[in-house]
Amino acid sequence: MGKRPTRDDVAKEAGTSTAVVSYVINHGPRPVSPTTRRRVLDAIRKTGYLPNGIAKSLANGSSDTYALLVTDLANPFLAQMAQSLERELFARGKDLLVGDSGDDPARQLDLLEAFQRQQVSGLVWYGVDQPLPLDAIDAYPGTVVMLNQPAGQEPRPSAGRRVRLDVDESREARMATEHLLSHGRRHVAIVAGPTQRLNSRERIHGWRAAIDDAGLEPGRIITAPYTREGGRQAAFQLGSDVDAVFASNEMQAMGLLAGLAERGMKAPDDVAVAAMNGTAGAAYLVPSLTTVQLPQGPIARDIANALTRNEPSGGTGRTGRTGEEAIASAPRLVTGHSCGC
Amino acid sequence: MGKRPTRDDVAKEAGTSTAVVSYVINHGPRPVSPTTRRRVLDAIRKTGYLPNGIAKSLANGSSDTYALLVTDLANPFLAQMAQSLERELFARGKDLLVGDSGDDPARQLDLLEAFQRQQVSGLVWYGVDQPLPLDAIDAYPGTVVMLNQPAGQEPRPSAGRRVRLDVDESREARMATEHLLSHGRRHVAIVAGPTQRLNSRERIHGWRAAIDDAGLEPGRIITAPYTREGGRQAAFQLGSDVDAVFASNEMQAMGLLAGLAERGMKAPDDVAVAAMNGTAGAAYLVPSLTTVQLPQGPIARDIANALTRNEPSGGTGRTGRTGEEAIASAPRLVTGHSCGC
DNA sequence: TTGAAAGCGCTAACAT
DNA sequence: ATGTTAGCGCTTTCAA
Repeated sequence: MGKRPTRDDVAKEAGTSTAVVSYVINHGPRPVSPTTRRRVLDAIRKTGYLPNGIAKSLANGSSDTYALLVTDLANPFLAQMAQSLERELFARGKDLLVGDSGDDPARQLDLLEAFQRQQVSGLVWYGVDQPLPLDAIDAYPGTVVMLNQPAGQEPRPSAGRRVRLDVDESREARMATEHLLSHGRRHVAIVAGPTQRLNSRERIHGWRAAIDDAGLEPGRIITAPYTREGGRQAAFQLGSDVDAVFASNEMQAMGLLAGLAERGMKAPDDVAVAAMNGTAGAAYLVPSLTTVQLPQGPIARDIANALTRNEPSGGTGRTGRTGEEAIASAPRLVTGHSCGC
Repeated sequence: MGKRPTRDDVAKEAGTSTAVVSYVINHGPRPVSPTTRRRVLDAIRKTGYLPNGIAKSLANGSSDTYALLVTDLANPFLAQMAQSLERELFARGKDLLVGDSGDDPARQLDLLEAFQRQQVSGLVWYGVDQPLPLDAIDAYPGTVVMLNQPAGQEPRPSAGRRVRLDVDESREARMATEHLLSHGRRHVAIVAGPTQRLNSRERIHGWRAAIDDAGLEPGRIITAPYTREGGRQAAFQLGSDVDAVFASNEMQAMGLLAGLAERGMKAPDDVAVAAMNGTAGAAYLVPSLTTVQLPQGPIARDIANALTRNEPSGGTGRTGRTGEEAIASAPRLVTGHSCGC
């Protein structure tokens, strides 16, 4: 980093004190006469001065930087979240740091520590696994928005503000499954995530509830990683009686479609398919994939607002008894051809 | 950010000076006796001290933060790059900031400024358009790794180190096209990007060269945005004589396959398809997509090395006459079924 | 309305 | 081997 002009250079150039330069730049906290303001502004332009955000953060005791910590930055669902979040934060003059835990708990912990060192003011967290490492969350200072924290947890004392994205995994799975049933399908299997994961179990629960409500027998539960290859492998475990499959995420669904094609099975004719946590890309698969999607734009906006809103309580060890903050997310069904529509 | 323990607290706890604490933490620059070291380490553990990276950066005059500035974080190719880069930087104890220009030049400029304010030590840049805004690049202090800077540019004086990812767009397009021809296809069209873009023209050039070399007539050039929808629309502009299509990027190819399916055209039977800048997802399209891919892992490693390598020259206005730094990228053909393989 | 100066937490040159 | 202290660039209180 070369020698860049500092606030001192600007002050000198403008013939004022350094404090005044601050007042001008920050529009406060003290007023500055129009004349002086002009001189400062000119000096800034002349010197090509750019404030040093690092120094500012140190003096302020808080940074303009936030972080997104997820399990897989290349997962379309998460990549889209990164994109939306960056947009919103940038619009608010904030920066976004990213971390990819790669589903590794140790790595996740290291990233948390790294973010703390960098004094990030807030963290958006899609945790490695359910149940989440609550101790680490509790100890984390600053605001934490949890993307995959299950509802109905006991409020626990935490070192900072906690906000939960209110996702109902079970309901989303149910919506997708019900749609498959509405097409007259009777044997709906599920490609589930690893069963030790809570979100996986919740999705299974929703799938099952839809089938129970219809008075039908549940189809096979095929467990697979939340990956494309996991979905592909699952396709080869499908019995010939199955006429529909609910996939627990879009990547699995994508692999499933690929696997079905390999087996020479037609979707939706032989097997109808629907998934949850879909993205914009679902519409361009062959056949176009029916998914339940979350309104990422609004969600990202709410998250950014929550992050940058002045912390209501800065203290330590506060219990979130004040009606636990949550961000709403209204899932909607986006139909393609994979379901038979 | 709550009141966290500082180096002073640690020093007090350990009964030493603050300098010694620094020496221990940084393994230098002065030696510390084993006894004292232990006491400091214990004090650190006891207080739960975590160094303040912001303060460290200020004192050092350089940060451990780097930035990735791209046109579309949700583009699989770029998302994969973000992931790989984050991995490599994290392994080196560095942080990664992301910026999404959304193909907007003004936004790109704003992001550049924001990164400068944050004192990022290096920037990885996939620029909005060709030709790149060279003035902004030249003025950028610190190391800049350019992901889509064409080769053979005049060396220009710049404010920091400049590294170019050595991609030969033309060659990659040619590789994909030649592969289509090797399957006996004779009428190869191209879905090209916007023609005002240099990279688009280079890809057209490579496609054309392959066809010329084979002594054939070039097929239709269909211009479309670098998006899935662009590719889909292109499918509807294909004449019945076309027996193969080269798509200029993976998103276009994905849309193209979708569009072909909509039209009832079979790939690869009716039309063979191949693309460049493919990702791991290509293998799971239907049919699996043949692409030319760049070795993202090694590339990310080289970029991280370039970024974190001590700057050979910190000065201002240095011309890169010293054999312009470049990072190699060896494209390889990854075959799927879309080409007829 | 403006200026002087005390920090913010850390590094490292300079003393001891 | 360890301690003292002057910055790094900025914010903001306190004086003027």
